[in-house]
Amino acid sequence: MQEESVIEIEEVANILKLLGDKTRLTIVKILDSHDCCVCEFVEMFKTSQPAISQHVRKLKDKGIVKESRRGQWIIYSLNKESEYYPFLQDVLKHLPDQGYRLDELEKQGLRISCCE
Amino acid sequence: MQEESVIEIEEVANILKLLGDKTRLTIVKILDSHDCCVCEFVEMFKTSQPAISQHVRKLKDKGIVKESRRGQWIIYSLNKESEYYPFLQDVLKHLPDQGYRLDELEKQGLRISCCE
DNA sequence: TACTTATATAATAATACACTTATATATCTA
DNA sequence: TAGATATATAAGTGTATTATTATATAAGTA
Repeated sequence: MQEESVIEIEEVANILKLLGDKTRLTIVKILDSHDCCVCEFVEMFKTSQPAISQHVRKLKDKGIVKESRRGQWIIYSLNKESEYYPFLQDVLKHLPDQGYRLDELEKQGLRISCCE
Repeated sequence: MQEESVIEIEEVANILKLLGDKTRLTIVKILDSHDCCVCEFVEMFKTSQPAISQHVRKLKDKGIVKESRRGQWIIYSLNKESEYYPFLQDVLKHLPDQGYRLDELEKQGLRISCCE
């Protein structure tokens, strides 16, 4: 009796490797409830902009996230059409909510115009 | 509304990194339905014995698998008492059954005395 | 006890990864 | 159009990871 979403084992390994990084995993968990732009992640993780760009690119290359431009900003969101989306949900449900990170940004006035 | 099994995000990242390797992921999937010894994995993966030993050691270090000695053999099995076990199940259910690997061993007469 | 089988550990080498710095591109604004 | 802001890409570097070879340990067997 198989689950609705069965993926080739090597592909799952690749997805897990991708998610097996604290920064990327947290990005994905956040995107599961709010779309965000790169500048917000840079603030949250206190890391460099290129580092974040490289992380989201890897996620985009696998089709896990998608981007859409809004003016200067590029808004990232989860790609709900991804074949991996059901799998992803089964992983993310085990993670504590990361909403506090956005709340902190808000408090610092850093949740700026780019995303509402 | 949270799932019964919520794990600290950094720990999940570490577990995912651990599972983000084709060999280890397949080992875990197989152990989900049958206990196995190292020699069987060596045959299945056509790799060296030390390579397999090092993989299972990593899984053991995280408490995902446990071992029990039976004569010369060390039988590995999933540790159902692990705090990660429910999480693991949610990952494994997306993987295709690996029973054919054991069937192949059987056919080759390599599923020897160590495990029944 | 000597030999064999099963497994673990250590050292090493090749590769992959994630970060940094520097630079390029794209959009917005004065 | 010039400058500012947001993001991407490229190159380089240090670290982590995985496999290999060699050796150690532990149990079974003649």
